Amino acid sequence: MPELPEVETSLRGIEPHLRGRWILRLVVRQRQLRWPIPSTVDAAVAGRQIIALRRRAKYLLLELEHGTLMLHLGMSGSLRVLAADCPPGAHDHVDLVLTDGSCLRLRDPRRFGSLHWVPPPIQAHPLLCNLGPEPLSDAFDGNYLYRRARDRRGAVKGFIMDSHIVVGVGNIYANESLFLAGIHPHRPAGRIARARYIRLAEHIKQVLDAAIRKGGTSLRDFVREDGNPGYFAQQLRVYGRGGEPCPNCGKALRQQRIGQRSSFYCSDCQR
DNA sequence: CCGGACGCCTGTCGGC
DNA sequence: TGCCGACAGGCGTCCG
Repeated sequence: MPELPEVETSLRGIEPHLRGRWILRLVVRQRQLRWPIPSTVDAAVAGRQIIALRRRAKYLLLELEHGTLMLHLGMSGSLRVLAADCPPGAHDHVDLVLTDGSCLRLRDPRRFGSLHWVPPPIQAHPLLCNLGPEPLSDAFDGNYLYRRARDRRGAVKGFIMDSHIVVGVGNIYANESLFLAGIHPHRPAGRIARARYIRLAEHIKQVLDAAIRKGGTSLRDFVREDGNPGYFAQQLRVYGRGGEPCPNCGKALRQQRIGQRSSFYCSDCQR
């Protein structure tokens, strides 16, 4: 599930419940996630205060005084803030129990999520140190994309989904932004004009921002910290709409796999 | 370095 | 109704 807007929604939802609070203990029911959770994490966080919460790419960062708890939601992860005595379900793998009687609970049916304890400096962590810019930052724009696309022959869709190029753009928002920019997802990244990349970068920013304002996209698993879904699914123009009419021209939308992922596009409006 | 394929894991859905 | 394969929002790793 979670692309940048869903992770950002989770961050904004949990932040008021966690910032400044003290951790009683970490309860891990399932250690086998994307990477096994080392048991050393439990002792590292117990009794510590949560100073601040941040997001980098699709990672949620809970900053303590002496290091960072780094959390990824994978494909099916979601976070809720609940009373610590609320009975856990089958896929509720981790509770971060606070001293006020509440807990942050990670649910992740597919177990592609992860939890790391990272001593400072956080940016030196191997999973973070080679990432591209944040799409909503000033460091990301059409000129940057154009420059990075030189000599790249792979499809533009894979290019904008590559976290070394830009972070946070997953399959849903890649499809949506390419449609909005009128670019065919299969076009080689190196064969797109600068002006079209400027348009694409603007649409990536706009669609991510719009999705954040709607609380993200809920297709299956994703819920916000209070258990409610996000409402951006209703605004999706092409994702999941193979065979339906193009919102621009009415021609049936195509569905095709590009790089192992389903792609949706209009073969007339996207070139 | 680049690009494509694979695998991690569970749940759901469509077809037979 | 049951079984089986395909597919699902991510991403590190391996291989050519």
